[in-house]
Amino acid sequence: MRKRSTIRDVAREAGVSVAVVSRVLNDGTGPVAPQTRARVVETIERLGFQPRAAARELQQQSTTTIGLVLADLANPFFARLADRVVWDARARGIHVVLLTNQEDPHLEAESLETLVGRSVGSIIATPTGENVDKWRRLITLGVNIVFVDREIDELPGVDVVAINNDLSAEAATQHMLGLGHERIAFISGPLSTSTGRDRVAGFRKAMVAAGVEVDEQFIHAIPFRGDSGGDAVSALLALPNPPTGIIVGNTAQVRSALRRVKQSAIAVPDDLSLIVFDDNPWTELVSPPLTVVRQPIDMLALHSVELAVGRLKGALTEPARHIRVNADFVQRSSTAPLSPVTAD
Amino acid sequence: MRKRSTIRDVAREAGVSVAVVSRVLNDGTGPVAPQTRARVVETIERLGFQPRAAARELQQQSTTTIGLVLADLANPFFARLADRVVWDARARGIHVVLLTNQEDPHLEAESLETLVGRSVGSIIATPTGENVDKWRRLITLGVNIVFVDREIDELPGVDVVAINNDLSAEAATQHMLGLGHERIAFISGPLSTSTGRDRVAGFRKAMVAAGVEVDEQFIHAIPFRGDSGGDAVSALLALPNPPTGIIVGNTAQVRSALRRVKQSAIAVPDDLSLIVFDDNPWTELVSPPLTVVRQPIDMLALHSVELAVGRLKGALTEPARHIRVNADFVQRSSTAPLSPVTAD
DNA sequence: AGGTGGGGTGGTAACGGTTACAGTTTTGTA
DNA sequence: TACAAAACTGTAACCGTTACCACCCCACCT
Repeated sequence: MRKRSTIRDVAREAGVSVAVVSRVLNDGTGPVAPQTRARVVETIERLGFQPRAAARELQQQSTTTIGLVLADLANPFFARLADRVVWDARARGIHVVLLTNQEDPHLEAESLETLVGRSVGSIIATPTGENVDKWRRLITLGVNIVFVDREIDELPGVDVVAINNDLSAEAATQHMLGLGHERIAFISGPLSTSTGRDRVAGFRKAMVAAGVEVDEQFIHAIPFRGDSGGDAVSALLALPNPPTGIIVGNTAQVRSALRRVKQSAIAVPDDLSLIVFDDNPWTELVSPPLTVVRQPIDMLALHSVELAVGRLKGALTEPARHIRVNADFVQRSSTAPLSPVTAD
Repeated sequence: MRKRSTIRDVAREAGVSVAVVSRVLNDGTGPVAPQTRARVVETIERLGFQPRAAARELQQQSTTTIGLVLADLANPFFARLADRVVWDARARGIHVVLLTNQEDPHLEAESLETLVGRSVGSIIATPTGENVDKWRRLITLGVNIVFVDREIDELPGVDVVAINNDLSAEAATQHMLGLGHERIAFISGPLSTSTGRDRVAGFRKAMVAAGVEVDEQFIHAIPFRGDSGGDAVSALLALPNPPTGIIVGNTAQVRSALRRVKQSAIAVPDDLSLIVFDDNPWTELVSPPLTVVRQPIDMLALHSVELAVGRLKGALTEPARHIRVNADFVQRSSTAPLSPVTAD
């Protein structure tokens, strides 16, 4: 509990000036005699001196911290994303302040306020879709924003890293169509999010291209939180002419939806084909193993950190970039050709 | 990209001194006339002024940041723990700097170094078990340490929040024994971690109490990373006289172990009963739904944050506390009475 | 009327590290 | 030996905020 030693303590102990210690600390900022350097290093070690980030930050206006604002770490997708972001950031000597918005715009706004106070140089976030003015204010303050997974269209000057949501949904739909399904349902996230909109658009596009009419009752845009996935499934299965295939494009609701399917008497894939976004540790462990759209989380994280840190360090000055990575379609056993019986 | 406004800008604009602005900012630190306060607040709003945490931190030696050093966010247990910690911390106005040690002592040491630099007031961590000297140094520096989930025995002065690992393992083993199993295998984490040691101890205790001999071949203490869970399962099943029940006490290896069981021809629970640590979103979705030891993650997070923040704010001065919470035993369908056939 | 107390406000020295600039020593060469 | 250049060191101001103390003014009391 003793007082922490400062750079001045080190200087005194080592019998040099603070300038020398500083130069030892920040290698390359000035000449230091090898012998002196050794003595200083030894003293630093002995005193357990550690420069205080706050003081450094205050002086040189820059920071080695980025903010990460994700929806919800209980969702494995975001958890793994966070894992990779923290990892990639560390490799670049950057710390990550983590905040979650729990899909709540109010909490999101609060998070942004606190991040301004922490004067982070960059923020990587999955925006709720609201708070456009708050984001805009951050931009004018010179904070670099990287949206990952989702985006906000009205916001220029923001880097975006995401998968091709429309193409992914289209591919999943085409796979269903290719198996002979025509009564296909799509469960997406809220249409206030870009992922929700884009995936539904991709779904429609594939259906139209195949000349299959879209039953509007088959499209459910539901919240990320709560048990809405299960409710959507129940609603779909209760229909007089229920779908023979369901695509769950709402990552957070996959579990809820799947649980409800299992509770029903419907057999997968015999009576119902299922495709879900996104690949989880457990999608191949359930019965049957799920056909999924797998997001390349490593790539999403890597690009996000590269943009965030690149702009932080001033290495990147070009206008905002939109990076699209392709998702993989992984076929397992939850999809099957339309059975003659169900095909009526 | 314009210059950020400082407290002096606000003071000048509002026609008051910086001291007054500071008092408005930190309510309760001194008298301010209502009218003046209103003018200052308005100016702050208009200028979009946000006090810089770095300057504040430098001045008052204290900080509103805690460090969270978890093993690995790809593990749902830690991910959900992080989610709750971030949530509970926010409710107390505290930010969380997240770092992962990936079960690597070297990375852990590095994390601790950087946290000293960020002068966090408290650290919540799942220690690898190494770096005892580093932890000790942090303690002498006055940093409050809270170990969650695991602990290090040699380290006094550290708060610990964990489940009763020995009792949990004992209960799980008793359940197996109660079903008639005697050839029970236990897969734990490394014995360098307290969780590994305690769970194995609980297992042994239950076995001894039941008068059943422990086959040392049936105990596998394996690393958290890699595919060692699967390998342990394979090794167990390849034994001339394989176990009829397996308890997986290594949270990180549950998936790997389960996948290997599914790949084999062994039927669960008919030919093999299975209990795993810990409850996941997916444990009830696999076939059969898994019997699990469920850790009360909310409680672990809440107590950890309470200790970390309490000591940070000086509200808590009593000696280090060891908080034990009880885990729930959740019986599902992966355990069954020993079948007469297998019982030989 | 002259104190007195306290609400309201202003000035300023820290906090700890960086850095420009000035100062000092060492080295090299004629 | 002298002198210049190179190599190194010391000092002090600065970053933005808060804590502390000094000050003013006015209401209230005696």
